[in-house]
Amino acid sequence: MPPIVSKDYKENKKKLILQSALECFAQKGFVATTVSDIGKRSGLSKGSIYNYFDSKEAIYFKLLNATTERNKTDITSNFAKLRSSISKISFLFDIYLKLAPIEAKQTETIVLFYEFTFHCVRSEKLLDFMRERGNFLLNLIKETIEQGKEAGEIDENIDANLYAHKFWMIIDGVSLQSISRHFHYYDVLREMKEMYLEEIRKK
Amino acid sequence: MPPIVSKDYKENKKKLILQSALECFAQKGFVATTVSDIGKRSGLSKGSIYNYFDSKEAIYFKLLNATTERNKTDITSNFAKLRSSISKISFLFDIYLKLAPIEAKQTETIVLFYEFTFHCVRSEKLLDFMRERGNFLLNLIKETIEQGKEAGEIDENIDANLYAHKFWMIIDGVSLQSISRHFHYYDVLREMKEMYLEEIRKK
Amino acid sequence: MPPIVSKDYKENKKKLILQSALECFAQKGFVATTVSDIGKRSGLSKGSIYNYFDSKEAIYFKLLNATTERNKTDITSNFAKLRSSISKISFLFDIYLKLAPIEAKQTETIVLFYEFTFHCVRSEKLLDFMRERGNFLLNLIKETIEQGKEAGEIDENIDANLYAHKFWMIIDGVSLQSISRHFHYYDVLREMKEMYLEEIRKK
Amino acid sequence: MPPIVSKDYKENKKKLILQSALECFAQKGFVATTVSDIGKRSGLSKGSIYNYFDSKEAIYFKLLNATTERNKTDITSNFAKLRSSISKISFLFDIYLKLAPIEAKQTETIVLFYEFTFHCVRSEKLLDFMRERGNFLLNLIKETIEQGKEAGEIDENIDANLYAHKFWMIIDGVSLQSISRHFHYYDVLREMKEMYLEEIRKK
DNA sequence: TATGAATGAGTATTCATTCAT
DNA sequence: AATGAATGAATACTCATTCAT
Repeated sequence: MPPIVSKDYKENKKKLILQSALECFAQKGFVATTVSDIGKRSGLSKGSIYNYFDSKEAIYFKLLNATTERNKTDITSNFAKLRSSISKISFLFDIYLKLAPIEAKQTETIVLFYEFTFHCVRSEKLLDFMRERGNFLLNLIKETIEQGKEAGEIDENIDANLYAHKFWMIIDGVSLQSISRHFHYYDVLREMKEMYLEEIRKK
Repeated sequence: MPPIVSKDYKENKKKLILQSALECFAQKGFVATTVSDIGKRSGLSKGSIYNYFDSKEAIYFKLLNATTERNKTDITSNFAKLRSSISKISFLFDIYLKLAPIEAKQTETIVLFYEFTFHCVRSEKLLDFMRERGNFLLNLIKETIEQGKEAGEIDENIDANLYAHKFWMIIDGVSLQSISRHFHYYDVLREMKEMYLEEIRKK
Repeated sequence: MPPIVSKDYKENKKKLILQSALECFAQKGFVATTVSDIGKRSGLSKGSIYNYFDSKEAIYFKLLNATTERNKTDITSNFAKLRSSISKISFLFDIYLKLAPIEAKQTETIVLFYEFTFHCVRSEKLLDFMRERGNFLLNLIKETIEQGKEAGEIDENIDANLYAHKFWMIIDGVSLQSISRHFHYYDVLREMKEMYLEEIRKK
Repeated sequence: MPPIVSKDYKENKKKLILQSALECFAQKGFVATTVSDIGKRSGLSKGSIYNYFDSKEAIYFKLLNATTERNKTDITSNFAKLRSSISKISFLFDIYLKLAPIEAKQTETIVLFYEFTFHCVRSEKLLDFMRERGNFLLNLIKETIEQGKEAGEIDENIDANLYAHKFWMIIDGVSLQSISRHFHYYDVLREMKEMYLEEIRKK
């Protein structure tokens, strides 16, 4: 006899748990969130959570890892559609511009994301995962800049590595600012974007 | 009855505990650090810690608050000695340039600092403290820029508020980058400093 | 409505579950074995197990009880075929000689059996069952010895009760030895058998 | 400042906990006994137990290991005082004769002891401990018999190894019998002792 | 009948905090 | 002031059992 519930059913429950966990983690942080909390929010019992995930940390990891993967895929597929290097970098800026934290919820998600980063920094096991993700994103820009230089779009004097770091510095800087201060996230980031593109553009 | 030990004695013990706690927190994070850990590192017993601080969180707060206060005082007194606005802002950049995380230890301290920020974001009680601190630092630059504009040092078209945010965005961005990626903290920050000063300087 | 499946079908499933449970219990012990374990080994689902047995303990009990019953029947029917008391007792020894634990599996079964004994000792409910079983086996020998004495096969000075106890003491002793020590189970038991028979035989 | 409580105080608490644990384990078995149970019986809180022992299993192990060690020492020192091999073996029998389980309590302790044996059989970690203990006790008799043979006390045809096994088989057999059946532990064991000594004695 | 998702009681263990000495 | 033993609340995780499908 085939399984009593469909694959979809299980998949949806998993998603439900992940979504609930995301909300809990965002609101209270990973440590302060209990498995019961996640259960309550998803309308399940504590025990049921363990039918879908091995541990609280597994949920945390799946959650952030899935987001990362989704982002990677998104970016890769969109990059494929774009021709010029400048437009690719512009596109990346736009992703973060759209995230402008107008609501508390989004701030919470940003906090959650950075907390996960720190969590990884302190975990032997997760450090590699973190590094790999970091390198992927860094190389993405580095290579785009290199291509732009070859294509004559981007100034030859630009240090691809340095400007790749600068890009993420801007994103991190703006994100963090938006947490702790009343901050014109959107305006500042847009301005930073223009400045950045102006700098690298071939004169 | 006079106090059995001098005020200095207590003051020194407090400092010792704070220093030990800083090391523990930096290494393992706030949650993973036990009061016993702090005790062991400071050569005191678990119980004694409570003669000097009300709770583990009180130590955490005092620690970060003290650092903040020290910074505030430092900056204020140094600002008083400096005449030009540009040199004041340059001085602020230099503070962070000197923090270049050449050792793991400094990275840990940066992580600790941001974790504390997130901790505050989730605490009704500590949020105000966080905001006040943020505003102080923000205004510091805003006012300095305003003064520079009046003094004819800084371009009149510069939006003081925006550039104040930009300053801290740079600092946050560079700090975070230095945690998760191999990163030329010093080089990037110096470059950012020059770029920033160039932008605001009256042409 | 007639039963959907035949009685045989159910009977066979029950046997399958019991056999699987025996293997699991022997390998991991009663407590460490989960109902899922039994399910997996028997190719059934956790839930199905409960269609055949009321609880994990019921399986445990049925398992050991069935073994006991089977033994009882076996012994009784074989005793009926044997004429002399000596040959009956010899036959009993042979049963255990055949169990010589040449493989780890048999050791596991022995452990399981004693664990069950201890389990019963601690259960008000099961204690009687244990006692009854003990008495049956004890009386079996006691009566055989009495008959042997009457028939002139066995020495009249032999205390039937004492020697019944001695018989089981030998079996228990040899079995336990075989668990915890490298032990010549077969050789020792054969020697013990000969010694025992020699002692009781009429001179 | 020296520790606030004397070494004796701690030592006594440890003993208290061990004694309480022994009673709990004997009554309910290792698995069914909760750490709270041990706490309640010793008048301590659950948490305090962990000030003295690392885990429930550590208590279990310490308890049985300590008994084993005490026995080893006892036996060794007494053996040193005894001249003849026969008297040594007689002494060993007497130890177990004195343990005659006249009370339920003693039966419980026997059960506990064997449960621990089984516990060890299923634990990679504890198996060696068990084996070592087994070998010590086995060799004790083996060597004593060898010495007796050399001294002309014990029959030269006696297989030392076999009779060492036989000795422990008797002890195990009698002990186990005493658990599950109304049993003349004392009488049977005394009889077994005499028979055993008679067999090995030089004619 | 068969399934396995859902449940929730139960347990070992940790740790901030208190307090007697 | 210093100590560390005592406390007990808190929490992740397990698993026998139930029940809707």
